Amino acid sequence: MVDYSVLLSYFEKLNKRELSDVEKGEISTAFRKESFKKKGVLMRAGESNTRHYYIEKGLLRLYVIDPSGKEFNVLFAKEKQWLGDLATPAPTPYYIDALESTSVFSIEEAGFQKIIGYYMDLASNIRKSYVFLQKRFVSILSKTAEENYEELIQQNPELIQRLPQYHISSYLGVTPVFLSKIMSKRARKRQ
Amino acid sequence: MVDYSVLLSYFEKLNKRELSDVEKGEISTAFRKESFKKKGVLMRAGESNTRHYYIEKGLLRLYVIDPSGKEFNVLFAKEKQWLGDLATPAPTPYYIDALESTSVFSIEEAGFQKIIGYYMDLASNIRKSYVFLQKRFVSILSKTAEENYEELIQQNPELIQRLPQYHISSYLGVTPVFLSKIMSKRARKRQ
DNA sequence: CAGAAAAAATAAACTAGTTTAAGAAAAATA
DNA sequence: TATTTTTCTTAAACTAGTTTATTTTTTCTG
Repeated sequence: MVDYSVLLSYFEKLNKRELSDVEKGEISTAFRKESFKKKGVLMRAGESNTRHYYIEKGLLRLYVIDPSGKEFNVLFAKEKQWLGDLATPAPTPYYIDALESTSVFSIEEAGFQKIIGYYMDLASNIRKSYVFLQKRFVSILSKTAEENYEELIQQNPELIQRLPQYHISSYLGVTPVFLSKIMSKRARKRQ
Repeated sequence: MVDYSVLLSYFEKLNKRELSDVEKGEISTAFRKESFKKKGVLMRAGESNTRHYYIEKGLLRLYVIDPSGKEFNVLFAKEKQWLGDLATPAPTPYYIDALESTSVFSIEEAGFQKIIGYYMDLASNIRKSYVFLQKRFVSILSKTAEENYEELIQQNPELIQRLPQYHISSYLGVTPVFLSKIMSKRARKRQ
């Protein structure tokens, strides 16, 4: 028997009340529970009608691959966060894969829309995502890589522990070599 | 008598049907019509509970100013587009000013939320904005300034006509000097 | 726990983009 | 239309970040 408790309590929290059995039934029908081991692939560029993922446990990254084969990390998402291509059902330019072994609840666009209509607070989540991305955008545009690294350490120290350095560098928009320089400079400064 | 027709027909289009007089009344009560001449300021960093703007006519830009005084354009918005800080009512980090003489319909957060609940398609607009920003983010991250300029020309040739070069350069994340180089190189190539 | 594989550090040469400054062109205004 | 102000161009010296390559360190796997 599949355990939907994490997902259901997420929706109860959204809704600020307990859900009826009917509501619970609807949710667990709309979502599919899936597990991926490290390096498992959830989404590939070119795919259409991709799904939305609510993460129960683990760590995912969403990224693009440019024509020369270079990868650029757009975002990471961990337990209790959503990840997906909001432009679905259009063919996606993104890849998603698992950085740790990860379990998710996934839902297709049609179901997602229905649920957004019903649980209005979920819609405002998209607004929050926008605000977050805009902030990140401004940072990358206006600050040096060193400043952005400092900011990431302040705001998300845990992520740095969980990620290999080359994923962080790609998230910051620099090469692993340059991040390594930043780090050694930083280490020198503070001892 | 203030003319709300552009705003009202926007909502009729959203809703895919005509609005009742009551609905029209609600909308024109919730929105305030304002005009700004070129260089007029609509929003300043530090302000709280900022408003949302639907543009009837003209051109606005949203930008930040870093501690050294440098400006970074985050986005431009023209007639029939929305602009605002979606993080409101929190104190905004953004400035908005008019690049042309501009008339807008503005609404405060509370009214905006109410309207979003009623005109659901407006909520999906936020989703579209997110998708747009994410695309732009990936471009800035993964492409050279030259490629980004090329892309802007393809996708928004009109904007280039309406904007001084130094605003475009800031939007692309480079200095005016460098954009000028890109342009002269481009001009040389194609004659 | 040995060997292989993956990740990180370091160095050196390079390049995309910045800075400062001065002159030319274009646009606004009297 | 002459004058002032704003915008754009060009040049030259500079720097933040890249590239390629080699070595060291850490992590994974049989």
